[in-house]
Amino acid sequence: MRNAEFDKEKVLRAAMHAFLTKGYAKTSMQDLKKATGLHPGSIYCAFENKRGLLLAALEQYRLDRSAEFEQFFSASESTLVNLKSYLDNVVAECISCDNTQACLMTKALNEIAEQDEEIQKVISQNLSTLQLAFAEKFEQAKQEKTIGVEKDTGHLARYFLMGIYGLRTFAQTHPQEHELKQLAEQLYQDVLR
Amino acid sequence: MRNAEFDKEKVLRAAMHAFLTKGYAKTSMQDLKKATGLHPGSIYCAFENKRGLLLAALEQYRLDRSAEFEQFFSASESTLVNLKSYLDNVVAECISCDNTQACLMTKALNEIAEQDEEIQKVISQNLSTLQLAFAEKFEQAKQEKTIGVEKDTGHLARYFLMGIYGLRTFAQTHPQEHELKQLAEQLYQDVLR
DNA sequence: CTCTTTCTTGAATGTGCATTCAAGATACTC
DNA sequence: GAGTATCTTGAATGCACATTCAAGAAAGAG
Repeated sequence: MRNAEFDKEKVLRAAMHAFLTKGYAKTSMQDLKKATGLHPGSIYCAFENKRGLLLAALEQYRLDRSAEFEQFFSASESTLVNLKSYLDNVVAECISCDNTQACLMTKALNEIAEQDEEIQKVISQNLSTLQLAFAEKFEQAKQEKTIGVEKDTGHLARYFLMGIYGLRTFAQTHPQEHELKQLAEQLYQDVLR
Repeated sequence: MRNAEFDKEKVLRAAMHAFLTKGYAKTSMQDLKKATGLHPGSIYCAFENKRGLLLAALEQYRLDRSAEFEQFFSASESTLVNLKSYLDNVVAECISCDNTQACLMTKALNEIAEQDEEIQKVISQNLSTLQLAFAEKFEQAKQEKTIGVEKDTGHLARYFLMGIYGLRTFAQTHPQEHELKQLAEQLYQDVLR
């Protein structure tokens, strides 16, 4: 017997970074070897192939982002304040102009989902889960009486998510702090209204 | 003497379609040959290389979208009504689930801009121009007194564009007519407010 | 009709890549 | 400490691809 030597989480986060920096197609096994420290054979042993590594990286990304989400909403503030913090964090990521802070889901969605049904499905599910999580938070805000009871929390979640997608895309060509903050502020206001 | 036989616009639109369907990296010269009807040699003669073909396709896309934009705003309605028509058209494109109706600018932005400064620049310029065009339309609406004089038309344009980006991304995982129309409707209302 | 110029053709080239695999290394078992 | 099972290594493989190029075709000039 003998156990694998590498730390799967670390490897997957390194792969995430590589894919986020160069995109899936342009990230070669060479790049992945350099990024993860794993030799081709090990990668193929652990993840079947490059596509398998992407799928595993997507799953790790989901876990990480999910934990981050819970972090934001476990703060001792009202749900709406936490929501604003979450949004501000998105803006901060945009301003940093650091590709590795982008969203791997939407990045992969754009590049490959159309060509690969399984990946499309995985990404759709993950984004649906996020949407649902937002809806729950809006439902919570309703109970905290910070938004009206007549609100369609499903719609609010969709609109909020749409705003985040838009913000991230917009920032890719115009990463100006003031403008992005203004956009986020209006998005937040519009969701509350 | 002898003139080139192919119709450059047709070729570029075919290339656009190919790139929109498979993405840049996964579109092989084989695919481009099939799509455009041009043999490799001709493509290299006319556009230098695959990257040159993409740049030319991006330019053609800009021209086509620009003409389409003018179409919408030359309708004999108020500027705001025309703006709503434009937005409804975006939604219709999203609902169609036809990749070739997606935005080549944002698609290319996601896949390659980070790796290629020139392409990044070209796309940024084109999207800035679109943003400016929207700002002008909002300015026009101001003069038509359909939006308040105190509005920051630059901000409105950015918010509207952000919404369109978000809508398009959202539709990639949830192309449901009712939801998209609802999102577009709120976006329109929020811009007017 | 001939010559010249330019365009078209598509097979050939070489490169870069994902993937494989057999030899070597390491840890665990008894 | 010998044996075995599993992991690691990285060079070898073969394929797919972008790009080139020389021969062939067509158009215009004179």
